[in-house]
Amino acid sequence: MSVDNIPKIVISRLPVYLRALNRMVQNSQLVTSSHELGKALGISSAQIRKDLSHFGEFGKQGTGYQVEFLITQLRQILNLDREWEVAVIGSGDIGHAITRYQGFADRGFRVTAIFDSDPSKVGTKINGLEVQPADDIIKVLRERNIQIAMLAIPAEYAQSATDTIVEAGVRAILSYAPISLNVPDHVKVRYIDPVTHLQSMTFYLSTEDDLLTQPL
Amino acid sequence: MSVDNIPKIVISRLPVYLRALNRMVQNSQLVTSSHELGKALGISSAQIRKDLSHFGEFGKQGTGYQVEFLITQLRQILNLDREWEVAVIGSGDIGHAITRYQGFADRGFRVTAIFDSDPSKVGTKINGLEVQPADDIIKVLRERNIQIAMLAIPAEYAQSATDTIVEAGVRAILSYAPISLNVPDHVKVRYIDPVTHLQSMTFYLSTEDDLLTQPL
DNA sequence: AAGCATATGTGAAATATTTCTCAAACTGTA
DNA sequence: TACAGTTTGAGAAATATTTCACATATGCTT
Repeated sequence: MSVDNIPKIVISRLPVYLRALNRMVQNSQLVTSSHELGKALGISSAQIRKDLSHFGEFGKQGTGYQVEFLITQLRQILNLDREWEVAVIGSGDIGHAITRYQGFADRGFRVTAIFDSDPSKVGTKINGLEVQPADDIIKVLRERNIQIAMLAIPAEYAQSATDTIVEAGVRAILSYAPISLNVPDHVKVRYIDPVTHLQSMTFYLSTEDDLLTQPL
Repeated sequence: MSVDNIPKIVISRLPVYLRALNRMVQNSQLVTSSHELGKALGISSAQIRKDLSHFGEFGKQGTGYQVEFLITQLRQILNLDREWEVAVIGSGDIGHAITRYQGFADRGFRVTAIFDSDPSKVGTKINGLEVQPADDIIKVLRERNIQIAMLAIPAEYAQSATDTIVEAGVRAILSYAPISLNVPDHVKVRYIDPVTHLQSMTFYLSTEDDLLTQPL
């Protein structure tokens, strides 16, 4: 059990564990084991135990883990024992879908600002939230001390928007723009690009359907 | 240069390289190097060379890589020298945004079917595509030999919908539902859950803003 | 044509990550 | 209380992945 220098890949799995544990709570399950959790997630039980061991001892030999307790611990580790305000940059289809997405609320996040540079979009409401002009990004983010933003704009504007929000104090960016962003060291970035995911699967999809298109 | 047993993590990086290379083409850049590409992506040049070396020798010493040529090669490796039809399951906000997303067309994919179980949605058109009833999933996917699906429905329906599309012959699933899916070995799954990404970043966001809320 | 600068591809070395294994601890049962 | 069945946590071993380092090849300049 070390305290810092936790491998990044370990951190990335904790939210997945948390998601599965929350599901168990919904099903009124009180206790689980690394074996059961691993089976549900397609991960080895040893890996789950090893991951958790970086942060402390949360289980009990012979019994396993109290689901509620482990959830509490994971939320604490991930700094989720508070609510994070999130800004959405861009009110197109993706920004729209994100802003209306109901899956944030009970998992630690709330979209509390949305911006667009298109004057015809400014002032419209999405999910009760008024779209604000892009020119106000710095002012609003600083005022409200918003540190997380989701980028939902075309690739060609993504870098300059990133520079803006970083200047405004944002330290975590989830980008839907299909481009690698340049940020200072203190800023974390994650990417969501459905196409790269699809492309990493087609590699394994040998084109066996050639068989179907052959002449009789 | 081996041929099979390519590490999965290598495959997952190829689409990212491809994305950056396409960007270079747009900027009329003819040649690049592992060093330049790496810098653009925040990856070491050695890693890029090693990754590519699994598949052949695509560069020239002293010069680097012809951008167009490398793109052609990567597309071939990833089975992207064809167009893949994709089905969208669910026509809510996410399914809607995916179906209208313009980023698929020039990267190897086309959404050609969308389904919903809500009768009030069936028959409506999204991006010129008519929403079909969920009951027709198996029939339509089999008829058209569609092998890739994107899941955009609530978690509670995700597993049963997965069983259905797998039965219909789908071999690659990109799921937006926040739940781990159970699939047979021959089916690949990737997940997009914005919340897990956000949660993996909040870990690094020490709550220094406590300083700001302290009494004067 | 020679010399310099650049850049690949690749074994070897260094790191990182996962899996194995098992002592120790807990529960339930007789 | 003793015993059987579970399950954790963690050191050791096994794998996987990344980085290093360099021979070799190319282009450019003089």
